[in-house]
Formats: sequence, C-alpha cells, structure tokens
Amino acid sequence: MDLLKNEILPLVEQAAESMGLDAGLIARVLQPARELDQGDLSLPCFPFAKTLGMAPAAIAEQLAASIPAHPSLESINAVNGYLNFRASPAWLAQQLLEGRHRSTSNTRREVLIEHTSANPNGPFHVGRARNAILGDTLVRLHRLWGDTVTAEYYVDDMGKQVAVLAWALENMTTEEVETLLADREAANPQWSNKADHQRVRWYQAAQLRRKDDPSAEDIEKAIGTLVHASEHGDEAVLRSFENAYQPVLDGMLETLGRLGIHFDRFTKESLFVINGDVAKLMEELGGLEINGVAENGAQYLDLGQRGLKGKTEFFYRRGDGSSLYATRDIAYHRWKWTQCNELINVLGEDHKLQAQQVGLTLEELGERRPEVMFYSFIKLPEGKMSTRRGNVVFMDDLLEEAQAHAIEVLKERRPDLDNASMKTIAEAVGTSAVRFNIISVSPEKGFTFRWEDALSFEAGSAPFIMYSHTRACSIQSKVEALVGKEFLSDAVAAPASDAMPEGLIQLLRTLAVHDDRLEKVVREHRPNLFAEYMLHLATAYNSFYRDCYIIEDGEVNPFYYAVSELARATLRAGMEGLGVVSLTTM
RNA sequence: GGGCGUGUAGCACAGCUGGAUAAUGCACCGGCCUCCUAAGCCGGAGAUCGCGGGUUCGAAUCCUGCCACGCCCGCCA
Repeated sequence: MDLLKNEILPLVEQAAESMGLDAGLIARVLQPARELDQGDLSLPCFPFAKTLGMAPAAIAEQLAASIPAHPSLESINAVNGYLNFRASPAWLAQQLLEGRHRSTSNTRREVLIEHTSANPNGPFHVGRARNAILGDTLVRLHRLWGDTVTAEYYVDDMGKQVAVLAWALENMTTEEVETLLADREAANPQWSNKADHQRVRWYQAAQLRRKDDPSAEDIEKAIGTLVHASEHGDEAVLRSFENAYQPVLDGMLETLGRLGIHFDRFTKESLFVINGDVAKLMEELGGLEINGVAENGAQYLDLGQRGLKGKTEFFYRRGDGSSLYATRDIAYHRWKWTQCNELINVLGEDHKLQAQQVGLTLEELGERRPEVMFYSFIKLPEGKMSTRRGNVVFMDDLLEEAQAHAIEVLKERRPDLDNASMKTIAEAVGTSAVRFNIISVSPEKGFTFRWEDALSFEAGSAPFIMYSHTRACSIQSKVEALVGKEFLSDAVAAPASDAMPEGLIQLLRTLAVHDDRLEKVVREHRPNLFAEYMLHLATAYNSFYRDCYIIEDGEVNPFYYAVSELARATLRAGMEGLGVVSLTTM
C-alpha cells in the first residue's frame, strides 16, 4: 500500500535511525502485510537482529514505542518480530475521496504491443485465441495505466502457408475439397458465410494432396515456385496471396471483435522484403564477426558466442540467397523500434528459441531486445488440440455456446426481460466469461480448456464482477432518482474510523491498493494478477453492500454513496482493462 | 541427448525478488431473500506446497540431484 507507505516511511526511518539502524534499509523491508488481518504494512524485524544484537520481537516493540502517532495510522502493533501498521480507515477514506490514491509515479510510456499475428489460414480455436486474449488484455491494462499503446497484428502474407491456401483456391473445386475431407467432420453450416471456416477446408484438402496425391511432387513444385516468388517480392503473386487470405483474416477478426479485440495497425511481412530492409539487414549481418557461411552459401550467426545454449547456429539466409521468417522478423523489429519506446510481444512457448535468436541478434546490431510475454498452449481434457483429428474447439462455437448458456440463466433469473435485452446481456456475459476464464490463469502455465469452467458464471468468474458492478449501477440510478445528479457536488466528510463497518473498511483498503497492483501487473506482464484483484474488489464491494445501506428509509447516506460511486468507477475501469463488458443491469 | 518452462487440497488456480496460521473458486457440509439485484452473503471441513539433499534465525519461495508433464532443438513459418 504505497499510499500509506509514502506517508509513514519517514517516521519509521527516523525511529530506525535512532536505534542505530541503516534507515536506507527500511524502504525495502517495509512491505504490504501478508496477513491482512494484521495490518496494511509490515516490517519484519528479523534482518535487524544480528546487527543490533537484539531479539526481533524486542526490536519491533522498541520501534513501535518510538514511532509517534500520525493521522494516517490507526495502530502500530509489534507481534512476533513483525511491526504491523494499520491505516486509519477514516484517513484512507479521505485520501480516496480526494483522489489521492492514484499513483503519481511517472512511468507512462509509448508501447507497441504485437499480439495474435496468427497465420490467416483458418478460424480461431481456443488455443490460438489465448494469444489474442492475453495480448489484448495487456493492451487494455497498459492503457488503463496511462501508457500510449499501439496494438499491432503482424500479417504473415508470404511463405508456405499462404501459398498453400492460394494454390488450393486456384486449383481445386468445391467437390474435390469435400471429397478429400469426406471422412472429417463437416463444416458447421452456421459459419457458411465466414471465409475462415470455409477456406480452411481448401487449405486442409491441399495439405492432404501434398502428402498423398499422385501428383504431390508437381504440387510441391508449384507451391515452391509461389513461395520463391513471394520471397522475392513478386507483386502479382503477393496480390494473389492477399486475395486468398484477406477474407480469411476478416473472418478471424470478426471473431476477435466479438471478444472486444481490435487492432490499431496491421503490418505485412512482405513490406520488409519489398522495401529492401531485409536485403540491407542480411548484408549487415554478413559483416558481423559472429557471421558464418555454410558450404552452399547459406549464412548464419554463431550465437553460442553470445551465450545461447543448445543449437547455436542461427540461419538467416538460405543458400539461394532468400531470407527466412526470422530474418524478416528482425527487420520488422528494427522498424518497430522506430515506432515506440517500449516493445512487447506476445508469443507461444514454441517461439522461445526464436525469440532468443531474434533478441540476441538485435543486441548484436546495437538495438534493444523486446519484452516478451510467453504463454503455454491450451489443451483439451482429451489431449492436444488438433484440427486434423477433430479434437478442437472453435472460438465461434464457444462464443455461441456461452451466449446460449447465459440466455438459459437469464430466463430463470430475469423473466421480465424482453428478448433483445436478454440477448445483449447474454452476449456480454458469455464473451466476458470466456475471456476471463483464460485471463485468470498465469500465461506460462499449461491450460486445459473445460466447457464447465468457461461457462461458469459464479464467484471467480467475470459475471461475478459484472454483477457487483450492476449493483453499484442500480444504487446510482436509485439515488439519482431520489435526490438528483448533483447530490455529491459538495465534498463529503468521512466519519470516524470506529463508526465504520467491516465491509466498508475492506472496500477502502482494496480500493487503496489498486494502483500498486496495476503498476506491478503492467510492469511484469501478468494480467492474471489483475483478474485476481478485480475479484477481490468485487468481493469487497459485496461485503460493503451487505454492511452499509446506502439508501435507508428513503434517505441517502452521502458518505456511503461516495464510496459506492468510487468503487463503481474503479470496477468499471478495471473491467474495461480486462475486456469484461460493464453492464448497468443484468 | 541438450535447452527452456510447469508441478501447491478431490478438481482448478494464487502466492515464488526468502518472513507470521499457504489465499481463492468449483465440488462437499451448515445457515441467510416481508430490507439498495441471492450470478450474492456468512460459517464449516479439506494441503506430506512432486521427491531427496543443501543454504538460512526462517524455505512453497534460493541452490543442487532426481521424477512427471509441456514446448523447442529445420537453410519451415
């Protein structure tokens, strides 16, 4: 709780100094209390025992005795070698109502976040969507923190995958495709107007032919020619690629849009081939002292000399002189650095090695390496997700299912609603629950997708937070109806601490800690910790709601109402930060 | 074989820059709707923190060995 820490740090330092301790140590040791019922801040005195030759408990007690009373402090307690500080709820309330809990540390930056960047060859399944959901949440949380953010999608518009798609659309009929895929699950007719679901079948059929077709060799040659042309910037070929993938990409973006995920910019991989950046880059890399040349003229960097373990040769140029994916990625990164002063990539764990290679190479070129948020893959209870084996959950189907489930719940809970508003609420509840389910797990942890969890609307889910928020909204509209919008225009005074119910105090403490948490989350790229905070905040609001009647006997309690409004605003902003839809009624 | 990551109640998950009784949700047991939305609230039970060793006043947290799982180790993307 920085709010309190800033206030009392000088007092504690002074007391420490008077005992002969290094005051500089205090700021580091004084920390948020682990045991919340013990206080808000805690100073473990064990580290001082040796230098002072005293028992930790005695140090804590002596410190406690020498720290003067302060308006921000409710109490100071020495317990078991810990010195615990509890903020005065009345003081906290005053700080919060005056808006003094907002962090003033000046760390706002211009950030470019690249995420998703999935190959445009088929619909999102929940596995691929983990990137998009985590990435978009990172974008939103940085914005909530005050950073200026560009959300960017790097479009793989060249290379083999797109070439296969383009070739298939050019050379195969619908009948052919469906015959080849006869033993697979048919495309869901619900998505017959979405090109990502349609065209992926051409892609899949082509993949089959590349393996088993009698003319597989010719096909491979044809695709190889396309790939080669695209890598040399052949405009006609790149245009045909774009015609093939753009509708697919549009379909994918439609799905993401439903989850509240949007991009500020799309950058095509081919750009850096066409504008010559890649050629220039390869020339520059060739001049580095760690450059190596293979027998056929291919070139690599020996990154072992820069500390890379395992496979140390990093190839950036083929024998035929063309570039590789990673080479283009480096060119892309150099360009990205001209667009921002902070760079974050969201990548699957399968990209760890390449990210190392790109990072080390950038450093070799005198650039900074980007920050990376890695995430593990999502699997199903039945095992790895695989489109080929039909073991896959498409995002579009999941979102439909989530909405349908929400409608069922609503029919029971809110039979008064008309169909339209029911659908609006159900869509918000469904998409928010799906997002939150994924956000609330540490990115680097493996994730097993379960329908039961994704469709849970109880405590620990997005709807739980949404519900607390609607309670606050409901109170707001009732108060406004009762006493008008100008009710809070005058400063509201907080009552004495001992007149505050427990639920209120919990809420004040949770609100006070908001910016501490957000800063940590943004700095360390850990959206799940903010999801956890929002659950705490919603829980705290619920306790407050239980303990404090804002409207009683037709009278509005102005202080309670001010706190409720602050919580409402914080909930709403935080939900925005997670991409959870903030409804006013549900 | 090498590199990186993960392992915490029946299930899921937080805590990991060392500090107090390991947090939360689901499931389980009990209580609360003549009162601002019960998608809620209150209480209960449930944990050899993968296993062994080490460092420390103190280890889920740091070091080390082992085990299990995931990802990677293409002149693919």
